[in-house]
Amino acid sequence: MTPTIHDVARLAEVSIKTVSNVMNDYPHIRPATRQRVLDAIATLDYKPNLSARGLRSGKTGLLSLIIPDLRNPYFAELADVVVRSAEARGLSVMISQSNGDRDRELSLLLGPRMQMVDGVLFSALALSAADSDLLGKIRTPMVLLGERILDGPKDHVTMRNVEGSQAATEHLIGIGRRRLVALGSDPAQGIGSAALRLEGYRRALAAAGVEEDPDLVVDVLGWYRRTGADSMRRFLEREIPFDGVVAFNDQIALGALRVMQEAGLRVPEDVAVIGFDDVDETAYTLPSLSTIDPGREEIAEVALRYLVGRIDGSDADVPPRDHLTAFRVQQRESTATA
Amino acid sequence: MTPTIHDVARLAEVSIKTVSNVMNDYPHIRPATRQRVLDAIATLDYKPNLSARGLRSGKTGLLSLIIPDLRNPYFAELADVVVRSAEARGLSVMISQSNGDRDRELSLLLGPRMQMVDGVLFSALALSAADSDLLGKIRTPMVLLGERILDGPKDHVTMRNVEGSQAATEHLIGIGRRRLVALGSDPAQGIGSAALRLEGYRRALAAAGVEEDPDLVVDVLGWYRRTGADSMRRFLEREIPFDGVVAFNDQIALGALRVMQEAGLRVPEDVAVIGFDDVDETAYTLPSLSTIDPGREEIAEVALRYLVGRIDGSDADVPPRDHLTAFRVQQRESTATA
DNA sequence: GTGAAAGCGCTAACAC
DNA sequence: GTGTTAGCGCTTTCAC
Repeated sequence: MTPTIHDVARLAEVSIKTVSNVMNDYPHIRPATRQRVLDAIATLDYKPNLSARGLRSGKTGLLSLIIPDLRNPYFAELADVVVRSAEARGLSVMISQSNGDRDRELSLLLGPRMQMVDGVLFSALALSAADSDLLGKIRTPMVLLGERILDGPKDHVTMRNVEGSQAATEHLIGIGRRRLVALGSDPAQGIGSAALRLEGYRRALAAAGVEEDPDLVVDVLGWYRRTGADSMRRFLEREIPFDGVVAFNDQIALGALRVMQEAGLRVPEDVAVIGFDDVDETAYTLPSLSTIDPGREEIAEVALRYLVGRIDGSDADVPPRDHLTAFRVQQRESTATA
Repeated sequence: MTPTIHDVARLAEVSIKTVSNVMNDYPHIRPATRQRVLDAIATLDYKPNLSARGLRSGKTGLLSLIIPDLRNPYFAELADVVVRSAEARGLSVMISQSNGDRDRELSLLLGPRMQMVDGVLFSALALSAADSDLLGKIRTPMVLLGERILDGPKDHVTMRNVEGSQAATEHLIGIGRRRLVALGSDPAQGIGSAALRLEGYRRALAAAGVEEDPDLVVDVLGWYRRTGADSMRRFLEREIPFDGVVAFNDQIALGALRVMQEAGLRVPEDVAVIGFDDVDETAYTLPSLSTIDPGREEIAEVALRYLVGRIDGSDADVPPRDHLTAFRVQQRESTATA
């Protein structure tokens, strides 16, 4: 069967302790001994049993990433950077999908799989601040991603939603647009990205002295291409004049873009459009889509740093932290001027 | 600390064996006893230690999915269905990214993490049939995805590349196009999707009695939007007449679509375009993109069935299987007729 | 610098 | 129908 540490010890003619020492880079080993062990490991093609190591050490080297779903390019790209950052630290990532379903988020968070991971990155979509108590009880080190739960009992990393949305709106105002549709409001969501991004939109209007027109705030239930398209289609039927769109994510923007173009509107000449998230495809649509780059790398990097700090105990006594990443307005053709 | 099976046993006033029996649905337990145990589990909020279980049973309930990267929508959507299918079977999925790098594919396949999973779904991009020997030596149950390794030592699931590509090409011929660009050839790749899809293209031309024009076979090194756009840009400079494009994946098609439209070509009037993979976004571009639906659900479903069969030993003596999924031509606006 | 031995939490063979 | 007990392979305390 698969060789164990005993087989290695026997072949190298040392005790298992010595083998273990070699594997764990324990400093005080005679070079000759170390080499014998290394050779034995190589000849047997020995690989430590991670379950056994996990049982003994209490650490598995596995992290859990809980996201709504990978079909959404935002989360796929987030998962990509998380996996990369984790692998750079020698950690692996187990990915679970919640579908934004509350029961599923709960069962993932409370289920037996949690026993198997050293820590969790949790991007909540259904659980909210009201569930803080429950989250506080969870022992597994955890970092929250996204906007649902602020000032909670766990470390939290997200982008500056309000400021990002404000910058997006100001960008449109800056190129001379005044009738700006806020596309993506969702009253049902409560606290969350939608409310924050709407707030940013409002602040930008206020700062520029543009009066807000409630007709221009358009709901989108679920932030997909399809829902963005549907909402824009309905909005166009109302024939309300507008010259710019602040979409609350790129999917919405892309869906809306298509519908507007079908309707004969030229982007950016008639309507300037800006999205949110800077997913890869925004650079290749026609026109390419201006958007807010949320600093995904930074999100992943900081979240992992926080998580690792909790796992290895070096940040044990640190109170829950909140990190807001730097964002950037990524201008592309959909808001080009000349 | 976290409760163990002993704590549960003590509270329920039974032995740990009984607790274990309850947890593993062992049939012959008195209902009253079972209930006492269940209650104790609930009060203590006991969760079995999966490392211990894994050590003892040799099974972790974890699968490994190795793909090039999640930024590519095809793989993100594949990962989505794999995770879904696995979760439906009570299994979790660890996702690793190879970046299509040979060394990385090898180290993922041979590294210690393999010790932690019950099986692997491996979508090879760099390893090839020449590495069959090496793959044959790997003990962990494995199913290969994609075209790199056919008739190998492991179960294999993929789409019908030749037939799919042939159908795509025939679809364009069917709407009256004759000057068809094959966009995505890649001689460096050797055996792989590119060669198979080119073969399908050729078969369709031959079947329709259309003579192949080597000028219309266009290389694309790396199947991304950017490379698709670049290749199309260079192709347009050569001013070779054409009225259709068979792109070897959707990313290429999308990149090319953009470049052609910028150049003033109308799709589908001047040029009809069909892609490959049916990623979500193809339904929302302008025009929406006709494509080949590779049967992702079926790929995931069959691959998991094969893998589980190998893991639980029920298929132990079955020789390596090969499953080719059913595909479907998904017609959209980019190949609309009238 | 290296070895002996205990024990992490669980499952399953075996007893009763 | 339930209890006792022996490991699974590893890390680690403690000797030497």
